[in-house]
Amino acid sequence: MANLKYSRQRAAIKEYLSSTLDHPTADTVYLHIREEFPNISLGTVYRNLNLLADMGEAVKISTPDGGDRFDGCTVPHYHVVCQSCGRVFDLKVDERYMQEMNELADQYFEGSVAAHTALFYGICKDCGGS
Amino acid sequence: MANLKYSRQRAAIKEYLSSTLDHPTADTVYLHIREEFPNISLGTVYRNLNLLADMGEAVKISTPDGGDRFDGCTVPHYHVVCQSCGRVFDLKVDERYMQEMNELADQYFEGSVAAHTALFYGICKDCGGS
DNA sequence: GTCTATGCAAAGAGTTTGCAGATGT
DNA sequence: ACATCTGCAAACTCTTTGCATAGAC
Repeated sequence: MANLKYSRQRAAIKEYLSSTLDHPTADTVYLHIREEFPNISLGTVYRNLNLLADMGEAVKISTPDGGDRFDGCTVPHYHVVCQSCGRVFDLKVDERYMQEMNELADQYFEGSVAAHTALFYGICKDCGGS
Repeated sequence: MANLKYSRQRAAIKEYLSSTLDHPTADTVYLHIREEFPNISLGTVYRNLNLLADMGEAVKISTPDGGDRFDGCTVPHYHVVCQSCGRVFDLKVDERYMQEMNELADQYFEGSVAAHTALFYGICKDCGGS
C-alpha cells in the first residue's frame, strides 16, 4: 500500500461527493471543485476519484452511455438511470436483500462472488414516469 | 426507425456473438471477423454492434475498467466479472427472480422501472475462487 | 529533507463520424 | 435507381501519465 498524504484537493473532492445526492461525472466534480481551487487540474480530480474509489470511500458507477459517475454514498444501494434524461438516482433496498443476492449468485457461480451492483432502467418522475 | 438492409458483415458479427460464450470487446469482435473479412474496419464493427444492441439482438455490458463488452445471448441473465483475470461470465438465475427485482425497484422508485442489469464481482474457478 | 501530490500538457484508450465508393433491394 | 452499408481516416470524448514544482510530514 502506498503512503497516503493529506491534500486539500482530495478533501474537497470527498467533501463534495458526500454532500451531494447527484452522481457527478469526473468533469462535473472538476467544474465544482474549481470554484474553490481555480487552478486544480482534471488530472488531479481523476487521480483522487480513483484513489477514493480504491479506498472504498467512493463508488464508481459505469453506465453504457457517457463517462463513469462517482457516488460518495458508501452504504450499499442500487441505482436507477432515467432513460429519458440520463440522470442517476439512488435506490435504497433492504440490505438483507442485497446479501441474499450475493449468496444466490455464489451458489450458481463456479467460483466465489463477493459483491454486486445493479443498475435499473426506467423513467424518473420529472420525465413522466408514473 | 431506419430501414435496415442486409449485410454480410453484420450477419457475421451476429453469428459470432451468438456462437461464443465469451463477452468480447468491440476490438475482439473486430479481430475475429477480420479472419473472414480481412478488410472490415473497426468503425463498421462498432456501427453494427450498436445496431444489434439497439435492436435488442445483443447486449452491451459496461464494466468499470476497460471498454464495453457485448453479449449475443438475449435471454435475460446476470454477469460475473472476475476481479483477477477480468473475464466476464454468464450467471443464469430464475427469471421470476429477475422480474421480482424489477417490481421491488418499481415500488421504491419515484418513477417507473422497466428493467435492470446486475454485475457481480468475484473470483472465477481458474483464478482460485472456491 | 524526503516523499507524495499537484498542475500542466501530451499521450493513450475507446468510440464516433464524414465522405466517396461498393452493395443490397 | 435508390437507399443503405462499407472502408478509411480523421475527429472526438474520456482517462491516464511524465515531469518539474509545490506541499505535507
